Amino acid sequence: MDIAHRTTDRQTPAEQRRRELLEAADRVVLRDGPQASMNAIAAEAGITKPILYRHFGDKGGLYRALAIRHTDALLSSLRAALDAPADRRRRVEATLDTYLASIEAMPQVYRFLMHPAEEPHQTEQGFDVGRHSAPLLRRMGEELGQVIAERVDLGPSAEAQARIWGHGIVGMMHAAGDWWLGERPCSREELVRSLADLLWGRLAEADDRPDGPGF
Amino acid sequence: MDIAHRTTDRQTPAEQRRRELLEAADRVVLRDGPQASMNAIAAEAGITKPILYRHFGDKGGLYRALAIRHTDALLSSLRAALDAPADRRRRVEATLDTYLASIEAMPQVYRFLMHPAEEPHQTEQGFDVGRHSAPLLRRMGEELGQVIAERVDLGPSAEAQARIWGHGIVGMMHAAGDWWLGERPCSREELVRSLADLLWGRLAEADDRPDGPGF
DNA sequence: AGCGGTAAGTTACTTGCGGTAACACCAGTC
DNA sequence: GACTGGTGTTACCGCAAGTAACTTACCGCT
Repeated sequence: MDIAHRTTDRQTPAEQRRRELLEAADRVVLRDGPQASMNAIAAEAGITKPILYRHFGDKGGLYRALAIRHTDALLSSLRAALDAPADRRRRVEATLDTYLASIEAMPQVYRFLMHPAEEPHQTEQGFDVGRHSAPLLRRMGEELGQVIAERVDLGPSAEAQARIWGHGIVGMMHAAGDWWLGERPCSREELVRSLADLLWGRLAEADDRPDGPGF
Repeated sequence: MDIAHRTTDRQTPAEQRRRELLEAADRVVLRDGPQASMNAIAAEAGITKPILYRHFGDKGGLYRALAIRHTDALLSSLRAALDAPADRRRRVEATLDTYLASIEAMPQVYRFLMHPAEEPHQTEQGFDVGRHSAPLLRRMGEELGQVIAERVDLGPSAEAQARIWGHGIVGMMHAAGDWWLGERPCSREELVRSLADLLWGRLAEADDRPDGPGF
C-alpha cells in the first residue's frame, strides 16, 4: 500500500497517465510540427488543456519531456555504435551512419528536437545566451567528448581537448546532416565517407589547386 | 524624376525608411530577444504596427531582413579571413578566430541569427524539413564549400566533397562556438588551435589510451 | 456507512500577440 | 479642384497560452 516500492514493479497511475499524454503529444507534434497547439494535443489525448498544464507545468515542460524521450532514444543508438568493438575509423563511420540513418528515418522528430522553437515568454530575464539552444547537441557533444577522453590518448590537457572535439564533431555531423537531409546531394555512404575523411586529416594533406584563383 | 537611376545616387525615401525601421527593430530585438513583439518594435521606431506590416509583410519578413543584414556583415568578415594570403592552416585558424570573435562580441546578434524561432503559423503545409533552419549556417557552409573547391585539389568528385566539407566545418565551428560561448571552458586561442588540430587529422593520429575502458 | 481529502476532469475566462480593415492626412499632378 | 499614392492612425478579429472556479469520483479513516 506504500507507494515507495510501487515504483519498481509498476508505475503509479500518474506516471502511466503521463506516458499516455506524452504519446498523444508525440503523435500531434509529429503530424503538425512544433507549433501544435495545446488544445490540439489535449484533444488527441481525449482530454482538455488544464490537465496538460497540471502534468507538465507549461508548454515548455511538455516539449522538454518529449525531447528527453527522443533524445534518450537517439543517444542510446549512438552509444551502441560508439562502443562497438572495431577500429577507430570504423567506429566513427558507424556512429555517423547511425545518426544520419536516424534523422533520415524520422525527419519530423529530428526537426522537433533541433528547432523546438521554445519561447518561454521570458526566461527569467538574466538568461545566458546559447543556454536554450538545442539541448540534444549539447548532450551528444558531451557524451562524445567523454568517449574520446576515455579512449584516445591526447597527452596533456586531454580532457579539454576531448570536449572541444566532441562538440566540434557533433556539430559537424549535425550541420552536414541537416544540409544533406534538405538537399540530398549524395548517398548516405558518400556523406559518411567524406566526413570521416575530413576528420582523418585529408583537408591538411590535399594539395593546393594548380589553377587556384589569382595565382 | 525617374526612380530607376535614383538607386545609385540616393536611396528612395521608402528604402531609407526601411533602413530606419530595421535599425529600430535591431535595437529592440537585441534588447528583448527574438520574442520581441511587433508592437514593441513599432513603438521603438515611433510608429505603429501596420506600417511595419506594409514594409515587411509579416514578422518573418522583418526578421528575415534583419538576419540578412547581420549575416552579410558576418560573412564579409569571414571572407576576408578566408581570402588572406597565407598558408592553409593559418587561413583556417584566422577564419575560426574571426567567427568566434564575432559571436563573442555580439552574443545577442548571434543568438538571434541562430535561433530566430520563426513559426510562420503554418508553412504552407508541405514544408520540407530543415528548409527553415538557420539560414546563416547554410550560407556559410555553401561559401566555405566554394572556397574549398576553388583552392584545394580534391581529385574526382571534388565539388561534392568540397560542399560536404564546407557544411561540416561550419557546423563544427558553430557547435563548438555555441558551447564555448555558454561555458567558456578555455580561451579563444586554445579553442581555435584545438579545432584546427581536429581538422588536421590529429584524431586519426592519436594512439589508443593504454588504460582504455574494459581492456 | 458515511465523511473528508485528493486527484482528474470540465467550462469559461483573461491576456497578449500576430495580422487586417477602414479610415485620415498630405504631397504632388493632370 | 478632384485623383492618386504613400504614410500614418484607431479599432478590430482570431487564436493560442495559461488560469480560476467548479464538479465529480475515488480512497482511506473512524
